[in-house]
Amino acid sequence: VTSINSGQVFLWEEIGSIWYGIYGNHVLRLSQAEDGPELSSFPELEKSEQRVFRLDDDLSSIFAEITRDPLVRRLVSRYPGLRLLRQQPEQCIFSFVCANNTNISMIRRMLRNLTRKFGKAIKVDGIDFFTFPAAQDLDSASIDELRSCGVGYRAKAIKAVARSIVNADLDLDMLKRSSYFKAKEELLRIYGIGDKIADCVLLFSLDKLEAFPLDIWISRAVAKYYSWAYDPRFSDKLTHSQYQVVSEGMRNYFGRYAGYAQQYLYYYMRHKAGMKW
DNA sequence: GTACAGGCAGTAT
DNA sequence: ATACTGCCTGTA
Repeated sequence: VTSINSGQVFLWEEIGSIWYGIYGNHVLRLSQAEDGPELSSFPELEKSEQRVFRLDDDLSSIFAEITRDPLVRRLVSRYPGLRLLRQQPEQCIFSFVCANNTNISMIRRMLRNLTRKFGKAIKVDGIDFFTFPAAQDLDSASIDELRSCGVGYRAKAIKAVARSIVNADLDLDMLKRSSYFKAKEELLRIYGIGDKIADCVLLFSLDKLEAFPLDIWISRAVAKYYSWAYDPRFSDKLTHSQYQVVSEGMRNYFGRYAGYAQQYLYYYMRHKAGMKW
């Protein structure tokens, strides 16, 4: 492991030669020991390596399926260390609510501000970190307190999500056991959660590896390299019904691990555009 | 001052 | 179903 892609996980940072990341209530510490990478968590998190780095995924099956596509086959060999990480579900949904209509550095700023204002301080290696706030803490915050973290109009959606979690209208752990379609339907009921945010939460935290989030970068990639799945009348901003058509096309084409293919395409498009997260 | 980042809700047709 | 608008904020 040499780097963490902050386009996927926003609250990781490299200090010295050690990577630190926030996973809900926990601070993760990733260092390079002589005998390979070492992950520790504060406080202790059961099977953190397996959980966070998705060591339970059968990568040979996954690669066998997604590399049936020639472009993805090239990208898998070009970016040999690229992986999906598993995020803590609540942190993930609030993170992608903040990701609405803005860029990655702004998302990181919003999330850092939320952790400083509503999270708990934990010292690791003498450095102060802040854990991710609980839904309860965000629910009891006022809109103005949330807005003071720089989240702007997203404050209303943050409150809506927090409220749904606190009153058990939205049970993310239960959605882990639902089908992709059922879980997506549940997420779409919440104010501020649309197709793209729902698919990101499903892929990055709820183990729905067939989810294929279509953001603007991936839309362009599909229009360019998989144009048979992309009606030329569609712009790169898709309406709900257009999104359904295109994402279904991609899920059918790439199969049950379409989300892994999406990650390679996303990284490729950003890399090609010279973006540096 | 303006353009840009770029997903969702809301309204009109 | 599509077409269009407004939206916080910070940087270029």
